[in-house]
Amino acid sequence: MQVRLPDGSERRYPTGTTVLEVAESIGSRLARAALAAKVNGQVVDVARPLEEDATVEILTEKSSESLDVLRHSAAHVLATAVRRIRPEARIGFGPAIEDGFYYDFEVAEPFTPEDLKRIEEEMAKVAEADDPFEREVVDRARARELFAADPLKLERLEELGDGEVITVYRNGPFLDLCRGPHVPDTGRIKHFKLLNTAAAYWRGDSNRQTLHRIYGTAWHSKRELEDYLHRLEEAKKRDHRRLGRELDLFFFHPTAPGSAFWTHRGTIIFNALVGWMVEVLLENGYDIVKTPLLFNKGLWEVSGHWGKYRENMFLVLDNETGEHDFSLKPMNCPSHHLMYTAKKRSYRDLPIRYATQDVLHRNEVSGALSGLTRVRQFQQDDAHAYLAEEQISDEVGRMVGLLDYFYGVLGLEYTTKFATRPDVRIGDDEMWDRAEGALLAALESTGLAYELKPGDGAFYGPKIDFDVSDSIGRKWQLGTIQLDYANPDRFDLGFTGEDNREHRPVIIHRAIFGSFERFIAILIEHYAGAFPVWLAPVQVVVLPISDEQNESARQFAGDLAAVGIRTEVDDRSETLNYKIREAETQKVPYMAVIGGREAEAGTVAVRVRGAGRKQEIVTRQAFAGRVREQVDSKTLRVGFNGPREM
RNA sequence: GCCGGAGUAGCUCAGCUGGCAGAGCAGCCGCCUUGUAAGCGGCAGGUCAGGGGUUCGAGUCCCCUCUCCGGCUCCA
Repeated sequence: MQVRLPDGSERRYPTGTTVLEVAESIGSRLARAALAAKVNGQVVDVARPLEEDATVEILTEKSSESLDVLRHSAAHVLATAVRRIRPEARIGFGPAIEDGFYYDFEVAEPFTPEDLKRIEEEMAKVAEADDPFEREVVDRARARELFAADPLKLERLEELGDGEVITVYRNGPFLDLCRGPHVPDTGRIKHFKLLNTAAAYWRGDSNRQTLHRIYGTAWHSKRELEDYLHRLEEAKKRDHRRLGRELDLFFFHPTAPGSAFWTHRGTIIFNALVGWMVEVLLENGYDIVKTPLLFNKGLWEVSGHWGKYRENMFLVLDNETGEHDFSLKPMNCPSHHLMYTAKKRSYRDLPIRYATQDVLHRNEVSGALSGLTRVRQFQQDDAHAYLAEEQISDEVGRMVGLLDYFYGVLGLEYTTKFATRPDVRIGDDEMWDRAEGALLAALESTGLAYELKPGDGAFYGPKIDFDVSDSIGRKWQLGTIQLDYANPDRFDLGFTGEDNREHRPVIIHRAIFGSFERFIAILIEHYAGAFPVWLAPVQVVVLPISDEQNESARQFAGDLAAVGIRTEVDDRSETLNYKIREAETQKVPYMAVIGGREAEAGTVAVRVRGAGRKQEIVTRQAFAGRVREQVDSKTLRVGFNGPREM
């Protein structure tokens, strides 16, 4: 049989030659490094015999696919170790996931941190044993026998269709119903760590039994493992909940679960973002509007929320009727639609664009709440454009430009996804053809690369989603542009066309930040609390070296405040070192030091956040001018001369 | 909502098998007058999340509630 290799060369082997033997024939080093292989595009074990002509790629540490294989094998090693310590544990699923793996166990007693340590030690022994992972094809009857004591595996087994090949994998004492593939032997699992335990429902179904999940991570090298653990540490340090407290930006109180208290400093950031957005939207033809927070059920009946979404709404008692007929709004769309219908609209008015930062409430289940990223009260940067169908492409192009501008100023990179018609949907195919065509044309005209997500659109129309990456590589879905053909009907929206006839507009829902709360959480973590000057709650702290300079310092601070620079004076009777340490930990962009010499000369010694001992003596006026300029231009970098670390 | 873990001073955390509630930092008061990441000394600060129970005695053991954390589910 013929084997084609990635370099294009072809070799002949007898039928039944294994991938490993192919690797050996190329080089012993390759054979030793082989973790898995890709045969005709499918990832398989290296021990797999080749039955016919094939394209073969040997997967070593260098390929990303081999990492998934390694991690899945690590999950088996984990299960092997758990079985040694808790022989009665029944096994669920144990897949590779992003950055690691997990395995679910049905056990009477949950795992403790001490258990985790022991299990980890046991895993090292399993790895040391260097048992091969052996694949075996079995028939259903044999599989039932093998897993007679593992009801979860039996359940999975019964789901496999008759045509499917049933495989089991064995490593030493451990046997698992598993499709594979695996690395050649347990000895390949060298660099791993168990991270935490958590409960999980069997099959993700809250009506089924609770399993206990162990999460771990595994890598090809010690270096990669350490880097990953370091990244976790870094993420912890950047955690917005921690920085929110340390930088005094916001807090939560048990009396208002899921709703943040914004302190003065946090509110400055919040308002700066809102103000910036309003300013830019006004320049871009949006109407900035406010609508009521509380509505009676009439609105929700029209919008359809009363039927499907009521559980998630905060209902309010009407004293006159004694009924909970009112609700805090969970979204802005319906009230914007009402605003649209409040007047007769002409084609000349379109597009009409409403933007709102109103407060919304959603009654999230208590277990879902988490810091600022999952809250019950929040403000979306919500906008709806009402337009004629032929305007879609142009309008979407503008919106994409707007998103690009906002993310760009903040230094956020993003990728886009184009989601098309789902199986369950409204409207006929012709409508979807037009909608998807217009949206795609707009997206393509921007020149952005995008990922196609067939079937991922909303039931009422296709959409474009924006995933933003933060400075430590995590992705967040933020922006969205969604076409909506359902609500114009529901709310009976119309406009008079050039032909003097009534037409239906199309709605585009659009958000850039998502919610301000969640977005600020992302920004805090992205900047690690070190905000660009224009967003920093305190932009300059003036530090007199001794009490002698307090007067001079206060005067300077007053001058800065007069040109709109947020300034504080630290005139406590402390050493300069003390004051600098505090300003650095508070991430204040500029420290303006005033000692005897500066007071005398009317200058200031500027220390830049994070730049260490370097200082620059400048005139006070020049300093004010430069800071002002950085605020106005929303400069990301702090410091004045040349490239310098933030 | 469900499963598991946690809640001790403003913050970070000690407090063993039940026996008088502690430290560092922050705060306040004093001294020091300070030149680029913590000067020195003192003082004050607690319904041990809340409620109930067991016990001669509960921060510690049991039950209920609240909140937070990690997941599941859901989602902006």
